[in-house]
Amino acid sequence: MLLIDVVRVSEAVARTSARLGKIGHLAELLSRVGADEAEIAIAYLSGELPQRQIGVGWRTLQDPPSPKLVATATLTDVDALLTRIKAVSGPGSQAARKAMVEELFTAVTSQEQSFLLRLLSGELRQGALDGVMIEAIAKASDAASADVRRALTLRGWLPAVGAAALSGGVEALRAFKLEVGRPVAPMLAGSAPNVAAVLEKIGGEAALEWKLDGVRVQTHRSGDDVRVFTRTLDDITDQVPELVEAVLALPSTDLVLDGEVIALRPDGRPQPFQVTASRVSSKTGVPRLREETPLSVFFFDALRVDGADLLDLPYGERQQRLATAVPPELLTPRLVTGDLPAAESFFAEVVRRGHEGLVAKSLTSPYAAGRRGAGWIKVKPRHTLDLVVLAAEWGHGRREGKLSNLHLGARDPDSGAFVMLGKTFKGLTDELLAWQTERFLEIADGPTDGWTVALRPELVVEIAFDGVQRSPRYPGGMALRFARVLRYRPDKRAEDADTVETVRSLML
DNA sequence: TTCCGACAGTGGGGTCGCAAT
DNA sequence: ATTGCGACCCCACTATCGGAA
Repeated sequence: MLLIDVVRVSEAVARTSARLGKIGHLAELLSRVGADEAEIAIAYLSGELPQRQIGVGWRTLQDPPSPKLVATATLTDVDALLTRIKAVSGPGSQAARKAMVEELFTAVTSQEQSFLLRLLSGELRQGALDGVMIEAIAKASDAASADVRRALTLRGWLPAVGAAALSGGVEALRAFKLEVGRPVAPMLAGSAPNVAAVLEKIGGEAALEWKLDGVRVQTHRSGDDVRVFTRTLDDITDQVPELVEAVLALPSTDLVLDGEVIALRPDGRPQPFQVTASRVSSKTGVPRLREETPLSVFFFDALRVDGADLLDLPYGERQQRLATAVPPELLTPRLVTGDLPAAESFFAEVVRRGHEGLVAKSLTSPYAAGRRGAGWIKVKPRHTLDLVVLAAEWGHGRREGKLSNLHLGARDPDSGAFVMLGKTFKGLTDELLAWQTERFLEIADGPTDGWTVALRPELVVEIAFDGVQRSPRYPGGMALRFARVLRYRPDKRAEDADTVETVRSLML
């Protein structure tokens, strides 16, 4: 199949706003792609590469060369070249990769260049990713989307699932099994604003688990072989020897467990997330690092114990199996209750201990990937500050022509100046975007670099955030984590905004 | 007819590894 | 030694579609 065929379908999908229309376009193409190119087509049309990452980003993609006039490149051609690009390493590799990217772009038309540019930079923006592609695969292979979804949970990679469905139908989908050593797509949690809303969503009794601010780990053991995977299914086994040893010490030799690793201080309180993340992502000097910053692991789910697959069991039963396989000190602390006061005091307790919050889980839900909000719901405490808007950046895509990303500052009472603490674009409605664009242009102050518009520091905005972290980037040495806009405060002047001292007191 | 779950899009800060400077 | 880039860890929120109620 030619690349241009895929490009044309992608453009049709982008032009179609109705989801069923997008699915129709995608399914039509899937029904005519050859078995040898199905994985490539599915990957491209859900915005990813079969090679996953190839070491090419926005910088390497600047200044594309002159295009061809006639489209002749096949999917196989493009895929082979991307595989070669990924394989490059060592000195001179950046130049070599850039040259090969030019080779690729020289071999395609401008229409194809535009598609590849967006695909390689991870911004396809055609309004269809995995969720829509799942439906398209189901339609093209005459299977139920639930079967596709379940196969994706077990296999972890949609193009492989789709290719199997297109050639083997429902039977091929049902043949996917949990395989020890190959990661499954992790189950994710939705969120709720408070404990009462969480209990209401779950409806009745729920298991409340501590939400630890660490790194998600899926751990597989087969005999003496242990593999550890992250949320995006990357293998980090070599970076977490403590976890490997802990799992090897368990009596069961056939396990798949879900949990969290976190660096704790000697007193048991959690280290800042930055410390855990740094430890987990460091590949060199691990023996020394584990002396300085040991990792603890807490498991909260069991997908397989002693040869039995547990994904379809209700959460409550999986918990019982987990408790037989893992000693209590490796289990995530939890409370099962339907009582609001009890749940709220449990929440207060976990926050007092310095942890992130709670995850509430339905006792009856099976383990299912990618369905945020169904069986698992998280809740965290919320902080707010009144900050001053110092500047704003022009938005992209559907925010084109709107001032979107806000630069936020706190007041320094000594100098009267404002200290930048980070940016946010979250929480804005279309109405608010339109309003603030107009308002910002009225108070624009001084030159802009074409991207950022500096503002007179007059507008006060109420910002919610999860915490204050140390920052090497901002002048105050601190930044807000997960800042989002709640509302503007027209009743407040810049002199009424919160101060850097207030922010600093929250960093502990 | 209204409500709500699922999805895609729009980006945030921090850190590491590697290559280039 | 420092800087730039790519990748990935954590993530919140809104708009929209379309099926459920």
